[in-house]
This record gives sequence, structure tokens and C-alpha cells, in this order.
Amino acid sequence: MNRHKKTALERKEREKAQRVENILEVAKELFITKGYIHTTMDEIALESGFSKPTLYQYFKTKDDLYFSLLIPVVKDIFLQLGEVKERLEAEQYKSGADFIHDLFEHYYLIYQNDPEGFSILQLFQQTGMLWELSEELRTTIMEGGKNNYDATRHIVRVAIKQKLIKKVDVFPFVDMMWGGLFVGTVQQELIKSIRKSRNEYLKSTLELAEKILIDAVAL
Amino acid sequence: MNRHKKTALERKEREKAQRVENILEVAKELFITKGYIHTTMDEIALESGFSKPTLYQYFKTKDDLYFSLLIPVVKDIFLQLGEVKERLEAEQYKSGADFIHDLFEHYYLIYQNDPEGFSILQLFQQTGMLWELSEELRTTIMEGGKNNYDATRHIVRVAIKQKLIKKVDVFPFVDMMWGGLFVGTVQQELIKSIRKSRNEYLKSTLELAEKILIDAVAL
Amino acid sequence: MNRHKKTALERKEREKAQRVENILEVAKELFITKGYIHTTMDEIALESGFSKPTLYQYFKTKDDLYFSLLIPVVKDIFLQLGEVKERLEAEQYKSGADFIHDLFEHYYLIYQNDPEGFSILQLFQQTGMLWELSEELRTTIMEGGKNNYDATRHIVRVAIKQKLIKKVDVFPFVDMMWGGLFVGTVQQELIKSIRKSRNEYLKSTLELAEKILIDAVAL
Amino acid sequence: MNRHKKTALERKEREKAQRVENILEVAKELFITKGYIHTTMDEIALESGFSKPTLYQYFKTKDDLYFSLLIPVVKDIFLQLGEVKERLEAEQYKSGADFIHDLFEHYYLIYQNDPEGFSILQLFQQTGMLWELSEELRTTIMEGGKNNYDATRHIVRVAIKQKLIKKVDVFPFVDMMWGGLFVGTVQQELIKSIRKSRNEYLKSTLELAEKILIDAVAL
DNA sequence: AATGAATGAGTGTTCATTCAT
DNA sequence: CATGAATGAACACTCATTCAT
Repeated sequence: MNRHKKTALERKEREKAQRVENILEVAKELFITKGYIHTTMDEIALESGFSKPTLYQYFKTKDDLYFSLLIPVVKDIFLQLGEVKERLEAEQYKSGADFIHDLFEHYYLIYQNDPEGFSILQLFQQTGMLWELSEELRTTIMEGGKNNYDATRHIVRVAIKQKLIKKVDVFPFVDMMWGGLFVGTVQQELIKSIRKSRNEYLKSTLELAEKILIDAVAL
Repeated sequence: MNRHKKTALERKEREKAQRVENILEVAKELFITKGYIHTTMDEIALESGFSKPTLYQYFKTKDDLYFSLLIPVVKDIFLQLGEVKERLEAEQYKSGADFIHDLFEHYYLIYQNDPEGFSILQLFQQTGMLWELSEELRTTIMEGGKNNYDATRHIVRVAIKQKLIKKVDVFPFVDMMWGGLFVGTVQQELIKSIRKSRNEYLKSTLELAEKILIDAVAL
Repeated sequence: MNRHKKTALERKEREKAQRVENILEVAKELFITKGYIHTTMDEIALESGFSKPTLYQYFKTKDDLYFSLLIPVVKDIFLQLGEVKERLEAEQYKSGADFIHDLFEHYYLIYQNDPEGFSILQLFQQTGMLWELSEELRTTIMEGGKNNYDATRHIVRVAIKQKLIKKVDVFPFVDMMWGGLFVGTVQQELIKSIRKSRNEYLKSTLELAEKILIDAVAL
Repeated sequence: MNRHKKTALERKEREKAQRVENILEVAKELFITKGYIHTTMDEIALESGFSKPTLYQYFKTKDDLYFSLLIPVVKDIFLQLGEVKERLEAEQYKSGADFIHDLFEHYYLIYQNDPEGFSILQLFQQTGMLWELSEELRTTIMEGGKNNYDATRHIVRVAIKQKLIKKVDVFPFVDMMWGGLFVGTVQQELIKSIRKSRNEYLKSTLELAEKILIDAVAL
């Protein structure tokens, strides 16, 4: 392959990526404001400026499009947890409070990096019951979720070993910390702030959660 | 009005309530197993033994029928919180641990009395504005939600006054405790247990949450 | 049959007639404002304060109810024309102008005695094509219409014989005078006045029609 | 744009228009023979060889499809009146009789070019507000109706100025002439001829109406 | 006689998805 | 690659009408 062709190909790739990005952005907006059921492919096509068949070129089905929105979030969760894990393994945390604080900071980053995506992820989990997913998609999402749990558990185990926090039963502890304290709190605050432009209480509620946790388990 | 007529009227009322109960039961079963989208009014009619128009006599729309499932939950929340409030006002709690434990017990009862209804309630709170409900039903649910928060805040304030728990900022505290620790945890555990018949970890995760809370704020 | 029973029966008859009158009034209002298609039996029941089965006790079908509204008008047309006929046969008209004027006065009375009924009669004739009538009903209405035409033709023939008006071909003449000049004009003015409370131009337009006719055929 | 593309676009337009034409033809046939109520969209789809969603691509609702049938009529009215106006302005009429005769001829053409459409137009004017039409269609029809009156009034005014007819009050005169003598007569004759294939008396009745008018107002 | 409750039989409309160009 | 046009398959919802009491 000569240089020209290569460049042309690259440009095409970039353009394609750009188009996909565009569609996803429009779709995200619509799914959040109108919900999965009430968002039609016609609308997405109209708003994105592409024709419906073009949409189907990039996304096999409506579900596919929807779940494509979740993937970046799932990846980011993995990334953020990876950072905590690295610091932990480098023994950079001075205290349990320090560790928990940093963990929550990274949790918060996940939300902040893509609040809408985060929201959709939760929405999916809450409304998963509303439809029948193809086995494949369900598995993908679930695996993603499982990985995050596994990673967090690993982190907690190491923290215990390093005597940063009390010895706890990691399974329920992680469920409670991630699913309850973090995700649950974010959800509630989001619900309450649907009407307001941005939630002002989220950060402080999360800080309270963090404090509670430190009081309870930090050594 | 003579005795006969009165009795006849009462019987009619009872029978009507019974019919509604029947329909709701069938609908719940279907909604849970097949999901909202894939459950049709035809099916509900068929399974419940009533004709479709009869369904529409009792429920204005499909949405209306769906969300009618959570009226008992809203009522139950009110009831359970009422009990805690009574005990608190009768100064029956010996310690903060005692109080928090009982509060969580009652929270758990709400879930246990109608796990599916509880789940649908959460869904509604996330997506409530999208559905076409009769104003009446919508108001009932909304009011219910608001009441729960108000009631819980009241309870926490009293508990603080009675020196059962530390002085905390009640708004974020209640958000975190109810929305995060309780609802959030339940949701996450439910998600993880979609495939399994019943969740075996929920209870222990909630117990951990309770313990954390006690460690952090009980006096 | 003794006197008491007779009286009781009479009262029942009266009450029944009253009820029927009530229903018809409500139905008339609804049919006019919403049209046949958009008026439901439920609405008529609700507005009249009777239950649907009671409606069906008095009127076999929705069509039946609708067409019951036309009968008084058809009868009135017959009556008014009868009066003109009598005067004519008593040779009470001094001139063609006198005759035509009186005929139009009686025409106008038909409308004025029951504007809504008149309107519905026309509406039926215009929208007859919208539905399939039972043979029976169609015949009834049509016969009524036919009688009126026959009567008017008879009148015109006599008027010609009395040299009140020019010799004209009675068939098209009556069609034009009744169907065109009178009914047609009323219709158009009604259409134009749907929004206004009452039509102010109707009378003057009809007077113009009358004048035209006098100029053209009165002797 | 090169010639090929242009031709392709033109062909597409033509084909689309053709499709719409096809659907309208089938629909008209059905609406006339079975009535509005008893004609279903399924039938129209079946008979026209298109699928139901395709129908809905061209016509927003059933009402929309129905009343689209009268667009040609509205256009034709405009055309016919335009011709009379032109001749009048070119002072081609020798006498009032000549003018009125020609006006009625053009009136009759409107009817003859599309008798069913004409009939539906009258129905619409009586019940227009009840139907769910696209704003566009509704405006087109309404405007059409208004234009006809305006145009006819203009014509009459010019005719008076040219001393072709007596000085009359144009508003009621036009109401009577168009709405009464013409439309009214046509309607009545149509009603009387529902059973017969074609109305044989219409033409002669209209000729009589024309004569009457000439006798009354021609100079 | 009157009615609360019930229903058979449609009907218009939608939407994700795919050809043909 | 992009799209205008088309559609199969459903589905929520309605309404005139009738039982059972």
C-alpha cells in the first residue's frame, strides 16, 4: 500500500469515527431526556442529520446503539480503579482515610467524566427488566459490571492487608460501598435534580458518605 | 337505605376491589417475567380472564396499570416509617445502635413485602415524567415519595434530639442513608441477582451497611 | 281499569315522554357541536344523566336516536306547507308577491321553530354518504323529503292556476326554490356563522332571495 | 448539478406524484361507495397495492387522506372563476344575460369536473372543525373557500360597474347565488339522485336558476 | 324499569428494520 | 457509501351494544 492510499484510508477512518461520535452524542441526549422507549430511530436520524439506513450501517440495532453509550463508562470505571490499584500497590497511601478519600475521588471522576453516560448505565440497570436483551449484549454489560466489582474487591483486599482499613467481609462491603454509597447516592441526587440545571448537593452528600465510611472502617 | 341494599353495595365494592386485585396480580406476574415492553394488554386480558375494554375500565392506560403496582409500596413505606416514629416518640430505643437497627429492619420489610413493587417504584422515580399516567395516580406516587423523605428527616431529627445519634446535617444524611445505603444497595443486589431466584447476599449487605452507620453515628 | 290505575299510567307516560325529550335535547346539542361520528353513546348517557342501557330502552340504536331528531322537523315542514296550501285554496293571496312572500315566511318559520333540528336534517342529507343506513331508516327520511316536495309542487301548481305566478316547469322550479334558494342559503349562512352566536345576515339574504324570485316569476 | 441527476430527480418527483395520485384514486372510489366510516385504511392499502405505513408516509391521518380529495376542486374553482374574471375584464360580455349564463356555465364545470370532490367539499365546510387535519391541508382548504367568495364578489362588483347587472348588495347576493342557487341546488339534486347513476335533472334545474337570476338582475 | 359491568370486533397508528437505487 | 421509500408485525385503545342483577 502506498503512502497516498494510507493517508486516504486514515482520513476515512477519522471521518467515520467522527460520524459515529456525532450519532452517539445525539442519541445520548435523546435517550436521557426521553428514555429508551420514547426515543425513536427516526428522531435520532433526524437530529443527527443522517438517514436511517446510515445509522444502521454503524449500529446493527437500536439496542446496539443504546449500549454503545455504556462502553466508554465501563472502560473508564476500569481505568479509574486501575489508578487506585497502582497507587495502593506502590504503597502511596499514608492512612485509611487517605485511601478511602482517594477511592471516592476516583469514583466521583467516573461520574464527572461522563455524567450522562453514567446516568444511562444506571438507567439501563434499572430498566433492564423492561426489555429482553440479546444474550450477547446482556453478557457484555454484565461482564463489565463484574470486572469492576472484581477489581474493587481486589483493591479492598490489598488495603486490608496493608492495614489501611479494618478487616471486613469484602463481598458485602464492596457491594455496599460502590452500589449503595456511591451509585445509590448519585442516583438519588440525580433524580432530585432533574429539574435543576446541575446538582449542588451531590458533592456534599458524597463527602458525607465518605466520612461515614472513614469513621467506620479506617484505621 | 335498608340493610339489604347496604349489604349489596358493600358486596359490590368488595367484588370490584377483588377484580382490580386480580388484574394487578396477573399484570405484575407478566410485567416481571416479560418486561413492560413485551407485555401486551391483550395478554393481560387473556390471562386475567377479563376482556380488554374491562381492563381499560379500571386503568386508563397501560402505564397506569403498570404503575398502579406500586401504590401498595408507597403505602407500606408510610406505614413502616410510622412505626419507627411511634417507637421513637415513645422513647423505646435504648441506644443509637438499637434505633438504627430497627430503622433498617423496617426498611427491609418494605422491600420484602413487595420486592417487585419496590423495584418498579425506583424505576418510576427515575423516569416518571415520561409515562402517561392519570393525574391522580401520578400525584399519589409523587406525594408518597416526598412524604417518605419528610418522614425520615423528621425521625432523624428526633433521634438527634434524644441523643441517640450524633448531630448530622439531616438533608444529606437522609439522602445518603435512604437513597444511597438502602435503596442503592437493594438495587445493586437486585441487578446482580436477575438470574438467581432470590438474592442471598442482600440481607448481609444491608446488615453491613447498618453496622457501618452505627459505627459512624450512633452514640 | 279503574281511575287510579289510569292516572298512574298517564303519569308514567308523561314521565317517559319527558325523559325521551331530555335525551333528545342533549343528543341534539352534542350531534350539532361534535358531529355524528364524534358523539358517543357514553357521552349522551353521561350528559343526559341516564345510563346507557336506559338509552337503549328508548332508542334501538345510535342511528335511531339520531334520526329521531329529524322527525319533528319533517313534520313541521309538512305543517307549514299545509298552511300555505289552505290559504291558497281559500284564495287569500292578492298577488304573486304576496304569495311568494308568505311561502318564504313559512319556510323561515320551519327553520326558526327548530334551527338545530333543521341543521341536523341538512347535515344528515349531506353526510348520508358517510355511513350505511338500514334500509328502513333511509326510506323513512327519504319519504319525508319526498312528501315535502310533492306538497310544494302541488302548491306551485295551484298558484300558477290562480295566475299568481308565471307558468313554470314545477319540478325544477321547486327544486331550485326549496333546495337551492331556501335550504342552500340557510346552509351557507349557518356555515359562515358557526363562530358567531347567531346569524344576522340570514334573514336579509333570504329576503334578497325572495325578492329575486318575485321579480322573476310573480305576476 | 448535471443533466443526469436532474433528470433522476425529476423522475422521482413524477413517480411520487403518481403514487399519491394512485392512492387518492383508490381512496376516492372506496370512500364514495362505502362511506367514510366503513372505509378502512387497511382496505385502501390493500386496494392501492401499498402497505399501510406507506399510506401514512403520504397522509398524516385518515381524515387527511379523505380531505385531500378536495384539493383539486378548490384549485378548479379558482381556475374557473379566473376565466370569468378575465373575460369580464376584457369586456367580452355583451349583456347581463350573457354574463350570468357564462358564470353558471363555469360553476357547472366545477361540479362536472369532479362531482364527488365537490360533494366532499361541501361536507367539509359544514363539519370542518371536527376533523384532524394537518395544519397545512386545513389552511389550503379554508383559504380556498375564502378565495372563492372574494373572487366572486369581485366579479359581481365589476359586472355592476359595467352595467351588466343591476346594482345589488354584493355580500348577500353572492351568498345567495353561489351558496344558495348553485351549491344548494347541486346538493339537493345529489341527495335526490343517490340511487340513480347520474342526475338528469340537475342541469335543467340549474338552467332554471340561471333564468330566474337573469330575469331578476340582468340589465 | 334501570343500571353497573362487561365485551366482540375492530381501527388507526407506530416503529424498527430493509430494499433498490 | 448514502438514502428515499417501503413494509411486516404489532398494539393500544374505542365504541356500540348487551347481560345479570
